[in-house]
Amino acid sequence: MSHPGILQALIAENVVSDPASARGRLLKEAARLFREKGYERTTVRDLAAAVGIQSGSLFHHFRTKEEILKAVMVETICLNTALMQAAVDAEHSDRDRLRALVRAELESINGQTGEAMAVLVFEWRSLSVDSQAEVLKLRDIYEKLWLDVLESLKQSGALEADPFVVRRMLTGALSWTVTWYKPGRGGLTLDGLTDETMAMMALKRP
Amino acid sequence: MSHPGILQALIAENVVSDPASARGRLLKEAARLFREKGYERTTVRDLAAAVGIQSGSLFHHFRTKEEILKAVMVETICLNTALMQAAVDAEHSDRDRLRALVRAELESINGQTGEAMAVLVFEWRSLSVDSQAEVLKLRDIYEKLWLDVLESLKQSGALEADPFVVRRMLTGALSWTVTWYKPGRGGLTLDGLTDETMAMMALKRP
DNA sequence: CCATACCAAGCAAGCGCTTGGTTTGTAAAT
DNA sequence: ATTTACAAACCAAGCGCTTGCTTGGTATGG
Repeated sequence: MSHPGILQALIAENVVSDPASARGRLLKEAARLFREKGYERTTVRDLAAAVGIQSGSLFHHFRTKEEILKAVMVETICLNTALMQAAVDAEHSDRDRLRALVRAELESINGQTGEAMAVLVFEWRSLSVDSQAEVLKLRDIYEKLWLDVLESLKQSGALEADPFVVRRMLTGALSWTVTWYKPGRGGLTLDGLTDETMAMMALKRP
Repeated sequence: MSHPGILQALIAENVVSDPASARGRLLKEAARLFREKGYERTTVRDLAAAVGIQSGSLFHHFRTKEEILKAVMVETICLNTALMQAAVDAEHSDRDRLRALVRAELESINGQTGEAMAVLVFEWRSLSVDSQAEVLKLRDIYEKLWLDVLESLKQSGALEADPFVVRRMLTGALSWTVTWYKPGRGGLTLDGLTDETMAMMALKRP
């Protein structure tokens, strides 16, 4: 993990559930199952069995099944926004900031929180329209981090393409790694993958 | 459409269903619904209502609901392999072949067959393991078209990154356009999008 | 003493799919 | 030209099962 301190801080603020708590363990298992089988194919009985309780007991922690999906998404996006912010703040040039963002997103997708990130991307439609709107607001904060860096690169002439389009392309390319990238396979590390991504974007030297 | 003749030929060979036939119309509506609501959320009653028959009558055309999903995927991949092959064959340099592939895939995703293409990408998990293996074989043919061109570019020195990785990144980036790209919005055409994609890949001039 | 966390049982609704019978299109037989 | 034959396409009804969720009651810890 990159920043265990950030996770601890968010747990303390009650933004993210403690993985040791009943709620935290359930969300973790839910993310795993939702990614593995999809939200619809995962039954409340599956979820309950994964944490060793009866299916009815779930509804003391969450009012509906959809609320579980929403909680997975909200907590994931909050955690990752904090991680991205830290990644950006640690760098001093826009080029390095972009690299840090790419690297951090690859780590989110293919690391510990990968299951939850995949849920965020691939189970979007299963959220009610109301919940979608709610999560969308959080995602805008997340996306602004990217756009600020990309627009700055554009302004300095390092980037030719449209920042908005580039970010969308990156979203697709990076998210998709979850379907094929396995650490250690083919000798490709996350750093290597980051390098390939940056190389593909062909920033101009100032 | 780029090549109406190709579609006609495939219909004549019974590789793809005539959109005018009962089966063809059902598959078209199925693709629309599967994309809109997801496979699991789409009921056989939804499918039947979309073509104006009773739900039970569906099972005179397909043995199971999953067979419908599989048919959508198989026909889509067959049609698109033919379209891609034609796109490649029409060009005379590897750089132009790559551009033609990017352009053709963007057209598949965002054009007439876009709904079916989106199903192919986002409903993969809903296929049984057996069906997955079957469709995977067809997809390998499709992917070989890309890899041949990319490997040729690599050998000539025009491409620095790993062809396999580049193709995976492109798959993600191009597929993802289905979630945000709307023709005419922001003045961005499919050609413009193709240009941005090619620019992002930064091929070296020989 | 009481709130929190849980269980055992089950309900109403919706699901994929089956069944038995009717309509429809087509083409040979009269 | 009309009848007969027959398969394909479809309908009306519903079966058996699974689903998300509810209910009433019981442990447990502070």
